[in-house]
Amino acid sequence: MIGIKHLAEHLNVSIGTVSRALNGRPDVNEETRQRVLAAATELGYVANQSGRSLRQGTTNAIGFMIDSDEDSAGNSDNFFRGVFDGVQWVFGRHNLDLVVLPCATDEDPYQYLSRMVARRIVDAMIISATHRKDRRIDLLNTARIPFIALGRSSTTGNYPWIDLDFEGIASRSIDRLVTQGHRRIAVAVPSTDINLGFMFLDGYKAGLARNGIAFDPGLVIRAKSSEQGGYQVGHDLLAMPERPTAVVLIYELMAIGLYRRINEAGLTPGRDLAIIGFREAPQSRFLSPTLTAHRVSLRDLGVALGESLLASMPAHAEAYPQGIVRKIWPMELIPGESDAAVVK
Amino acid sequence: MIGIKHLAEHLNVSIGTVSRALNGRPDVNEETRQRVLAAATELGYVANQSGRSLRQGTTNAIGFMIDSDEDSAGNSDNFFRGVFDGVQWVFGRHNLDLVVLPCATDEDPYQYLSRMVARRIVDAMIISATHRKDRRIDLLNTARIPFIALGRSSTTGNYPWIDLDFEGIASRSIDRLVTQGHRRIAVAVPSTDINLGFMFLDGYKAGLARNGIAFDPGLVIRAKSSEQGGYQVGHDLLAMPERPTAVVLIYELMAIGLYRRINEAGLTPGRDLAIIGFREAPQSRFLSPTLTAHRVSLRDLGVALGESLLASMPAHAEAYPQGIVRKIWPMELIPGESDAAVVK
DNA sequence: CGATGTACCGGAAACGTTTACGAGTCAACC
DNA sequence: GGTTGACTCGTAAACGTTTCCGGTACATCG
Repeated sequence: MIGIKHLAEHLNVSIGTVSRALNGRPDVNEETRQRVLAAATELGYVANQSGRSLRQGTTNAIGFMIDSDEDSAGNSDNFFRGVFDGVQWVFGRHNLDLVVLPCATDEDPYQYLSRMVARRIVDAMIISATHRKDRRIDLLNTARIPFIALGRSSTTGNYPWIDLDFEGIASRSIDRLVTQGHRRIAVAVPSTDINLGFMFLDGYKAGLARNGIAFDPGLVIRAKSSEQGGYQVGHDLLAMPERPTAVVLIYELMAIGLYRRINEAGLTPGRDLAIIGFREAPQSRFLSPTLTAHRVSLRDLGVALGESLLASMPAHAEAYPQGIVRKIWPMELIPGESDAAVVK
Repeated sequence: MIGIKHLAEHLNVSIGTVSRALNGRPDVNEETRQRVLAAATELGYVANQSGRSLRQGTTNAIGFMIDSDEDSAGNSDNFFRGVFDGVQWVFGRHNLDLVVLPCATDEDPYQYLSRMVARRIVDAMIISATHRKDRRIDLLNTARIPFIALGRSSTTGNYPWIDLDFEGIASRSIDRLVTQGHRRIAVAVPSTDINLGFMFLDGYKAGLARNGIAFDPGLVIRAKSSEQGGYQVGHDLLAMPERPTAVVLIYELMAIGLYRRINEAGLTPGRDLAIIGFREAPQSRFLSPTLTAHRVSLRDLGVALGESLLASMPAHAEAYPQGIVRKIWPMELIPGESDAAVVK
């Protein structure tokens, strides 16, 4: 492997000069800089990351921790795929690399993160699937690792986050359903302490209150954020003495299982039960009925995440003078056929 | 941040001794080793990865490159999530960390990989979504980076790979459909040069030949591996002069779009058209009709990938004396309702 | 008692890079 | 012509770790 030393003796200059030339330092003759650059590409020189990291205490890599938690919003891979894309677009122009750190199912997320942080393998972190109380935030704060959370938590402390508008979506879904004539509306939320469940439930309650409907705890269905969970939701709905006419789902893929269960009961989703999903996924408009859900540009979300993270990194903050970002990301309702029903 | 130096002066021993104690070298007194270990955990010492990497030329990290290619087998849903889990299980007991490297949509996979390799950020690589001709294999071979491919390619060269049994599944699907009375069977494959498409098509042809059915190029439908692509498949099927009675899909989520299109035509999937999907995904048994598809333990696949990779790494090969692995991973057919139809 | 061996440990070099410092050259200026 | 400053560049230290080499202490053996 070719290092800076080979480059230096190949050009008959010192390694210091080579380094300065490559790093765009001003105190190097423009002509020699060109010679160095030419030789570097010719010989295929790429700086050894370990040496550089050791010297300047920075790795030029940024970690994105993803959970194996079934209840995290974008459990499906292509949620994060879109977000990564936006993040990488930002990082690309700062010579930063994105490395994704998936926490294994059999490992505690906190333990995993502290291992990764201690190894100093990344300069900063993006964490997702935040919990109601998330010790990872304290960990990163005390370790003084710049980070941003995709998702809020109730942990007090000054930390940057961007979160989808779970609250707003739940409450506006209620508005919409009430307009369509529904009064008895159920909601499906996770049973774990993942924070988005609380946000969604809060929004649900706010929506009910705004429309003068009393909150009924019996209409809150705890289920896994999966197709299986959706099936379970259908089961619970059908078993209710006074069946709700509508349900709001916290995770779009639940609709598949829910549709199935409703169909099995001889009923038709969208007609006998109005359904609003959370995020518009690729399959939303190919289900029957098509799913009413909310659109979000994952790439834009990723861009915002990346830029907001850089804003809190000393080395890049000057380019992004936006301070500590705390932002609720808006989503746009895309009407489908699943909630077109008006009760009797 | 606490380094080995602090540890040494805190214990009044040399840094060499501390290092030897921590790394389990034999030439250190057992009592001092215990003292060192105790102090290390007490002070929360974790070796700086950059320093270690620089010295011994190894990063203890292994990269898993994933494409943003829509046609790669498990593009959406949690295909990779399961595989990661198995890989991490193997790596965990060798103090290796898995880092996932997602190639952005706007970057060429080859360029991306060479950047990652040159930065020496990982010791070995797992690549996926192999193409018919995949230059990445040559790149890794000449760079002498240990690697394994999840997926084959036609590139000659001695390299380890594990691939799902695309060929076998396609051909056995034909067997099954023929047994059910079908003779006119279509197939959906990607239009890109991703290798699994070729394998699947080969299997399709082999299955037809084995059952004495002439291959009709008009029954090969090129479509994106997505719900949208599945809808397109349905469209193409319905437009055919002599409509096939069955179709084999290379990607399970296509079923959702296909179902929709068939329903729109007033027909019923599973009755008017037999459908066999590729992999059994979480939603397979919640679709209506449930999807006949093939089961694979993603975790086991990940374990095999991890172990086979270690087998080709000099530092770990002795523990996994299995040589260069080339393995077609078997999958088991799980009958659903989507192919129960027997023609008129 | 000298020689040999063993167990343990300290010293120092090395990995590849960045960067502070100083030194050299040369033109401009008083 | 000496002084000053700007422009380049070489030298060397430093980052944190591993590991080779040698050295001490002590026991064993002939």
